[in-house]
Amino acid sequence: MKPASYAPPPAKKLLSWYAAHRRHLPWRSAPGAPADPYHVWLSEIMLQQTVVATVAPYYAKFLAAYPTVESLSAAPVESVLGMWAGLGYYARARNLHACARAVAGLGGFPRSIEGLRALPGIGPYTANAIAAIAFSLPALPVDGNIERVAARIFAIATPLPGGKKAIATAAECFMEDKAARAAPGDFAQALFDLGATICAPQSPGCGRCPWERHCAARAQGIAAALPVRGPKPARPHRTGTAYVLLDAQGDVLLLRRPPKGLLGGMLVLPEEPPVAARWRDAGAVEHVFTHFSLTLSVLAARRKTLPGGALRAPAATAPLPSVMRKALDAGRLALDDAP
DNA sequence: AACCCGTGGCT
DNA sequence: TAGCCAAGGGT
Repeated sequence: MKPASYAPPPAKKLLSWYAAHRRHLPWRSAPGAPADPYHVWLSEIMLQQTVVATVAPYYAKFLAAYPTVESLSAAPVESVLGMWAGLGYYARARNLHACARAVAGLGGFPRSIEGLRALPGIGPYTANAIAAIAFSLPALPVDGNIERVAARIFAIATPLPGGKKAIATAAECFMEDKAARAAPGDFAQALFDLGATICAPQSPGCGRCPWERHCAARAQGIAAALPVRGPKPARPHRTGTAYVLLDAQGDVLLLRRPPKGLLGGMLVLPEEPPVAARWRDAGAVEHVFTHFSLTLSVLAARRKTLPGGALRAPAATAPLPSVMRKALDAGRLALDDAP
């Protein structure tokens, strides 16, 4: 069977819209100015499955602490993980550090998709994004935004995630337009902005879209229903326990998770009593992860000092994953150590 | 290929 | 409110 072929909508219309309506984001260079590969890379890693508003303060913090990829590569991985605490998907932070070391060793970011793709934490999307935005290579980074725009422009109703390949293949035709190849970075970011501000998942603002007259889903009145998603797997529920042991000066006893798996490499509260003590019931905290929900029973106790050699940090400021921050604050509250 | 991996804002 | 979903990658 002959593969479906698609005609690209006019890139020039999208680029004109972008010139007038682009979002001004901290990691973006001024219009016409070259992008800094370090800034592009750092922001792209943080933006994986994470919204702009969440990323912004972390990006500022990282850039202040690590102004260059060399300074990031020279930092202890524990410091990088600590600064990432709360942002989620902690493998990104471990890979960020490993990637910084590789790039520092190479003397800079590779200027090819294949070279970028070989680095830790850089998959097909991110390699294309850095290639297009930082190096003006004619690549299309197909993320959730571009996937949605393409599914609508061409009215592709194949359910995700199975339909990912078909939609991505259709999206590739965007780059057949010479104007898109002439400005790959702007074109990709224009699609991001279109997807975020107009071609939104729930109620798309088709009346404001520069591609309204080129959109098959709009013509059929089905834009809001695309892309189609398959049934979501049920999210199981789990239970667990967290122990909050404080000392007289407000330090809390912590453990470090092994480098792989859930919260890998991060500081966490112990799941077993670290010492014999009169543990007070500090209630329960609820948390929802991607693939399960969790009820964590919190027990708390205070001693004059923590066991010698124990890993510790000030309870008020310890760099913890959000689920552990919730549990620690519940424990502090039960011990009248107000968060 | 299928599964694992966080978090928070929005509706 | 309970689900949806966001600039994905690793294994």
